[in-house]
Amino acid sequence: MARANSLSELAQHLGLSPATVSRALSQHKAIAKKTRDRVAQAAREMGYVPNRAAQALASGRSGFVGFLLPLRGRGLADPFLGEFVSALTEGFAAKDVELLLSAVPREGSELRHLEHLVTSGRVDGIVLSRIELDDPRIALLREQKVPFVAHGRLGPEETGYSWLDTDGHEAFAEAFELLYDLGHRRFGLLSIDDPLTFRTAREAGLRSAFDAKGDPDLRLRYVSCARYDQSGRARAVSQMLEGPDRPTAVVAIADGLAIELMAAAQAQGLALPDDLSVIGFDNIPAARHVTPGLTTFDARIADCATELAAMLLARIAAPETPHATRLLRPQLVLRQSHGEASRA
Amino acid sequence: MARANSLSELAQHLGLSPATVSRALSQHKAIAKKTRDRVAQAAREMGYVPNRAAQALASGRSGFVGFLLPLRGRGLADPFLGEFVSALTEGFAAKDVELLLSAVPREGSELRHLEHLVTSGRVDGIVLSRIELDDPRIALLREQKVPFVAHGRLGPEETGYSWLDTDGHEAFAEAFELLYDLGHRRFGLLSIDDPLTFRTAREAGLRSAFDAKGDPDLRLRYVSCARYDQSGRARAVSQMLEGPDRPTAVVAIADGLAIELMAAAQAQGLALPDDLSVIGFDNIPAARHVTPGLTTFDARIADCATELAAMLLARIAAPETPHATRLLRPQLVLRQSHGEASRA
DNA sequence: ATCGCCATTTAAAGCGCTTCCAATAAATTT
DNA sequence: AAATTTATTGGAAGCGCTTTAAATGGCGAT
Repeated sequence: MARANSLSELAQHLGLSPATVSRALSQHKAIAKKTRDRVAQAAREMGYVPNRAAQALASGRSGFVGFLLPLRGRGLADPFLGEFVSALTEGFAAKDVELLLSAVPREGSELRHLEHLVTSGRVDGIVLSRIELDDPRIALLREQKVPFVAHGRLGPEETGYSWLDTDGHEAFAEAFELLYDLGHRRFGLLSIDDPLTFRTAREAGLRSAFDAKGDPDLRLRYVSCARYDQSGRARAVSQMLEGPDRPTAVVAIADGLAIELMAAAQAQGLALPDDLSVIGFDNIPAARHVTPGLTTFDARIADCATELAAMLLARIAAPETPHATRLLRPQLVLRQSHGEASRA
Repeated sequence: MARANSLSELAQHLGLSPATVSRALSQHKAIAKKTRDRVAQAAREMGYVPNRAAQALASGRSGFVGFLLPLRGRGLADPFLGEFVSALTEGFAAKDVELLLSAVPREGSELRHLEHLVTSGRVDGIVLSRIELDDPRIALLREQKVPFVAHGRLGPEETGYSWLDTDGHEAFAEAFELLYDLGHRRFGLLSIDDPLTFRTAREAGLRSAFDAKGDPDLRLRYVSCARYDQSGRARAVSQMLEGPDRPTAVVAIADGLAIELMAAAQAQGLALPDDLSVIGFDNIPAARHVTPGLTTFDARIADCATELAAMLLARIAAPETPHATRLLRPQLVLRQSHGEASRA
């Protein structure tokens, strides 16, 4: 059987108009069921595949969803990027939507790049991640009426957008309680400088649990550093371990920092977890492999991505629908990096 | 200044024809430099962004490049996927090309999916990975005259396509030599069943170095398992460690297996590397964090991806050009999981 | 028979760009 | 000064689809 390279060829072969064939292929109710089936079969037999550019141009929908990839240097890639995009891609595939990865040029403004991406019509929606405190991307997309979902959120008072987040506030409070119950009183909070909202949520979670105790013996050493600055991190880690009154329990904003802290502590002769308890966040693969195993929270990235995909598809299908929000409880993964406070 | 939402609006504003503006924007030499600059400035001022679907339809080029994402279960994602797609995305961005991630549905045939992807005109080229022995995808793309590059290659006699590979043959020979020189004579080769060419190359590399010694004392225990079968891997690992004549040095086809082997060995009381030397391949992040650190080969995934992107862009620009091939030498990363054969 | 209604189908107008071919004006040659 | 190039711009025809508005035909109701 001859191949059909366009709708009209297929239509001609069937003795139907292109309009009918187009509707039949998209299962339009106005077309008789019998005709729809006949068209579908002919399309299959003749290997007809619609041209996506033409569909996009005519319909105004591209069938793509965008995700901006910030480019950092080598080896600085998000350890969950693979899992995240995999799950996103899979989630979108259910509706025949594909994920477009767009690199934000190093020099250029991410905001301008995003605007370009959406006004060029390349994407029907956007997945945003690494939400910052006053994230201008959210304002932009809202204004342009582009469907989007945020992985993370703005401050608690800001609404009017769809987001999904892991409850870092709750998690860090839980970490504190766990360590407090093990007898720890001298705490450390190892964090980052960047104005990302996940950071503020986690810090606030620990601080509020800390304050709620009203325990005069409690101490908190707070140290932060730039996220992608190797030497800055090293400095922060050593500062955290300094002096005779160093913390006996440290909660780190992310596993990467936690692991560097563990290494530094062991290097200066501390035994883990006897001399120092450490709890991280994210449950990166390495957390399982370090010695002792790092107690941390599993952020369930794949679940987040799956849910984000579904949320975005829903928004694209019905843009005027009320916004959805989801707060996922991260799962505490108990390993061996935490223990009782030594009776020193 | 009013916004220009289409080429013709912009053209009208400039008192030029759409044809001229189109050419001016793409820096066509036939258009006077002065005009090109004038158009460029007006476009900037009026926030004009070309519609990609229209461009694609008219020109026949989508500006996208495809990468198929095979969907395995949770947690089975390739640990390098993030790094790989990041580097690809960055490589393509140089030419304003974007990466389209397309999920291969679990039930469907990858080949059919690929065909659909290319005939729908969504992509101008394809990055293929996980090349199998008689990979039908390469035949398909060659036949359809779609530009593509393969990460990995078919057998050595097959040519007529562009590929980039890491030299697993060389690497495994090097691993063997290293261990041989440390006194090891009872070797293990821990591999997978899948008909992927990287596996055969690595195995052949070790075997040829092994055979070249012509040493009658040499022993080789070969064990393989299905790649994504947890219990199968466990079985393979324990089989490798069985009996009094178990190998004193094992080379594993990939770090994941190597790490499982190390854990199993330690669980049955063996000291690493004194009782058992292990060398892996890939240098996954966990390799650094296990104890002892895993000696392995760094596959330089990001370098591969960068190069693959450049190769594919070149092919898209000049499809009739002779095929390029690159063999990257993986970098041996010496850690603590290998050592001298004990004098037992 | 006649009418109106419903279920189906179709004609035709784009969607916003690229590009072939032709046209014009300016520069050069003879 | 006419003839020929060369440089620059424009007309118009699509690219292959979707979608609005209208047409068609069969049917029961009147």
